[in-house]
Amino acid sequence: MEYYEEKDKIVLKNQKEFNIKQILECGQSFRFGEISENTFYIIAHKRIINVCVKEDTIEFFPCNKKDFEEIWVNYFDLNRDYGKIKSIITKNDLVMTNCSKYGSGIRILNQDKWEILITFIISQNNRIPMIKKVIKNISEKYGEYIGKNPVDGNDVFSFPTCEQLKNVTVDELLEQKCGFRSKYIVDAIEKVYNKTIDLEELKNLSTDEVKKALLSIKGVGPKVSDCVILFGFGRWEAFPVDVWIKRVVEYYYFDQKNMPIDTIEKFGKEKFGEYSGIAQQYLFYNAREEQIGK
DNA sequence: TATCAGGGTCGTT
DNA sequence: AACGACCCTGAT
Repeated sequence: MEYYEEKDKIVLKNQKEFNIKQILECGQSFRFGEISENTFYIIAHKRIINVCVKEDTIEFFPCNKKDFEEIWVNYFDLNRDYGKIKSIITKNDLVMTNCSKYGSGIRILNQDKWEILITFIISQNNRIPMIKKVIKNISEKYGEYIGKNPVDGNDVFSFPTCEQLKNVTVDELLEQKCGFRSKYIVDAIEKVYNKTIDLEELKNLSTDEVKKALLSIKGVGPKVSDCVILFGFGRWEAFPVDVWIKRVVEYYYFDQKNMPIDTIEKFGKEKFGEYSGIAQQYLFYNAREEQIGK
């Protein structure tokens, strides 16, 4: 990796497989915004960071060398060779060849387990702009004030910890527009706060056991738990099947509709194995951008 | 102005 | 195993 520090800024040179727009719009994150055509802000790790793309460089601002190495290299998954992974999953697969070219700059972010859990509970039967708005509401109400984004001047709040949410009621969450998911969020807060589910301890268990634990939370079903396993636990053997994945797999691979979710999931996992998660992202991004199967 | 469905899941047949 | 309901809101 080739990078250097300027004042309040890290400049990354010649980074392969990194398209910030694709990374943020492939469905894994909701705490970001587009400031201009090539600048996005992201809120994570109790920080605001702006990513600006200029020809062959990517600038991270504000950011110093220490934060970059200790936080953002891992967050943006910069040590992984996505080119190599692509060459494996595209073998004898024209669909994946095309989809991975289409979203060639996608990377899977290493995000906070707790935030991902609540975020994807909120995501169910919901639209992306609404999901972003609800998360913003919750962060501004219960999170911590981080400061102003130097680029656009907006106030920024971190996503609240479980501790910060421990006394939140269903009625309060209804006010934040969580809707019928409010009771689910309260259940997740309870189980994580009293350590019925210890998100950090789950790390040591098998993926099946992690899934079983997550499914015990109200409002967490197969799709949400797979998203938590993929985006929060960084386990790429998960292949979350939402409406878009269902449509795109039916459209490109099976040429027929109304297939059971289980069949789609089994197909993805068997086909892509330990790379199911990234394959899912390439498919999702292509499906949603191109409105496949709608 | 009204109707509809959206990154699924739950509770009831 | 199948099916309607669900908070809310932007789109039609």
